[in-house]
Amino acid sequence: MQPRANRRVTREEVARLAGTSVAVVSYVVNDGPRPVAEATRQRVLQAIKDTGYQPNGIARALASGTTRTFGAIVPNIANPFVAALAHELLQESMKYGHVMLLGDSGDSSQQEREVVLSLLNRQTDGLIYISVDRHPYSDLIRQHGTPVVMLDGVSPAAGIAVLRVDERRAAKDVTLHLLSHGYQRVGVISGPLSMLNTRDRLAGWRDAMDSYRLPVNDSWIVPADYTREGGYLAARQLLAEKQYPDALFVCNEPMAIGCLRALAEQGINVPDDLALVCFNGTDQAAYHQPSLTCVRQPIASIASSALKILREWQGGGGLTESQYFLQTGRSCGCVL
Amino acid sequence: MQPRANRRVTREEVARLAGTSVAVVSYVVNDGPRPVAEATRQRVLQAIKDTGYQPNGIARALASGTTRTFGAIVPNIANPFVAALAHELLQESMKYGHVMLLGDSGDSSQQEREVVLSLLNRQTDGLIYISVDRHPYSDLIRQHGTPVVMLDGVSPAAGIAVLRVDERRAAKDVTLHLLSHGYQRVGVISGPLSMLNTRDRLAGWRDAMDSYRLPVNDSWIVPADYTREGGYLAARQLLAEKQYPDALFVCNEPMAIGCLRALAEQGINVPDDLALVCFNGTDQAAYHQPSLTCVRQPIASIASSALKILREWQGGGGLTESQYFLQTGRSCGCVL
DNA sequence: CTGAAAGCGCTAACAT
DNA sequence: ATGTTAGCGCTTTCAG
Repeated sequence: MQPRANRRVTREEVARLAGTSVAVVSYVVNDGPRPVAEATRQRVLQAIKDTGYQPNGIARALASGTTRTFGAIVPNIANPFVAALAHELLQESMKYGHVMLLGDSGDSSQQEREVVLSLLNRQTDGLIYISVDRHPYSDLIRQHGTPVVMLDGVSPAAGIAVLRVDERRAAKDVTLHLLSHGYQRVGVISGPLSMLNTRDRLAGWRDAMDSYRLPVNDSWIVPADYTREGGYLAARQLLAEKQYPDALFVCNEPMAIGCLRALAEQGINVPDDLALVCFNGTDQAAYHQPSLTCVRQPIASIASSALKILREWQGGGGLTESQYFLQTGRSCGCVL
Repeated sequence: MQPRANRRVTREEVARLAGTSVAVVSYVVNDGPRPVAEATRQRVLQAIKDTGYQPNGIARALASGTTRTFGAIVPNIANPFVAALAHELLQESMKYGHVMLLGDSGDSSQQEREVVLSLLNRQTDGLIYISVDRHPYSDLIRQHGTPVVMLDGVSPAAGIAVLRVDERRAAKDVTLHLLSHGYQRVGVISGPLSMLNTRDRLAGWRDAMDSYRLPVNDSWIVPADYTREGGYLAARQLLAEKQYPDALFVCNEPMAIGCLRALAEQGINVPDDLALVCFNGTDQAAYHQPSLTCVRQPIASIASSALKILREWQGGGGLTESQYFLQTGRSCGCVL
């Protein structure tokens, strides 16, 4: 099959024009592994310019065994937190001359499988992997031998590195912040109960309630699906209770935003009538009415750590914890 | 260089185990181009299962001339409109077994150049290209011969396909909507004046004002940088005028969001004190207070059209216009 | 229906 | 310092 209509210029043509061999052209292009006389180098560079030669990365990848390409598998790039992280990953990859294949699972575990297989056979130099649920396809990846960093709550295993924040502690901290304002009936809008990170975040909320010796009311835990719409519906459901909470811990930002809308529609003032904090906020948090108090992950440093692990891959499977921080807005009752 | 520690299984091993030749293995794996006897096929399939063979996509790409990979070059994946579009592009690519290299220019034209070169030498089967400004590197792409669809306001050229909405008309329509509510002093928060789409959107706003025979006040055009922060600052600047507009056309959604924040801080009610519409809204538009009236682009159909153009590439350079639609929220004064 | 073999464009070891 | 050449793993033509 002809990939393209117009003939591509190859190394051979450059070599002929420069009156040298293809090896020397390689040495010039790659600045190694052997030295080249300055005069020759100049002739080669000129020939490259004249012919408009551009190296074929695929051929180089086949011969060298490295594609200079990473892969990222994410649940859905349209999620602002994921998009912000992807942005950092892309910026960071480029610093080392790598590009990134982005695999979007469309929030479906089945589709995630296809994405994983697809990226594996593209021979990426490494994978960043955020699974949609707690059944990641890590075995497929390990079997293939591609280095991988999971940014998930899963436990590390042989051949799988994990980089994450301690979500349980983070959830506890942000709930404690709420409690420090004097709220006592703190409900939760959580993600799907089947997901690992939902469990961690719920556990953190419980830890906080326990440390204040406050009772937890199970009807105040409303599971939703991590979307704005889900948060909206969950909030409406909660408001239908005869006695609803005076504060909420919402397990991600999109749901908090949906929640805010439901509350506004019912004329419930945040934070006066109902305070609210959320997990995994983004830059958007400061731009809502009221601004959202949230747990934030240091996405830039996560991105650079993750890629560093891939670059220096030792076949390893360590666990790296990254820091988180609280960003206060007005939604929790703080006066700014 | 050794790409990986553990030995990979190749076609040859499969062939040996199945007692046949590598060509037949190929025929089985690719389901062509030559037929294979059923008995042989079964033996090969079994051998593949036994060895855990996974084809090497790079070698296949080199031999076949097609990488089954597209590339997308975007200004910044963290922009919600871009992220939503990328999501659709990724979903659509996958339908045809393609993956996508994502190039993020980081809103920098210089970095965009590197990204373009990087994706070009990876031999993608085609590129989707949104340039950060009006100086796209289309020449580099055309010279390389890679099919490309630009989702921009640029004019089509030989070897470059363009897919876009008529931004001028869209801007006019949404401004007319504002005017239909009776506002007369409509200001603009625009993008950088150097950008092509800024000009189109401004022209549309002028068209609308003209058709109502309303005067336009140049101090009501505040250029910003298409970010939330930029919109925030622009709004504050506008409010400092002695007599400011009674309505605003904001040239993208992030700026409208920044604007909303500035107005809320000043206690200015939207839409009662100042109405507002924006360009390129996303699903988020409905979740702000008040919900945003905006021009929306049909991202799913844009994604599928763009990829269709790449798949059926004829070396062509056509212009395809895609429809837009207005989504009404409360920010313009509509009562919902 | 199946096998042998010539590439795809490049890297890098081995010669010189 | 430079040239020669054997692969990298696969596709596909050309012969059986």
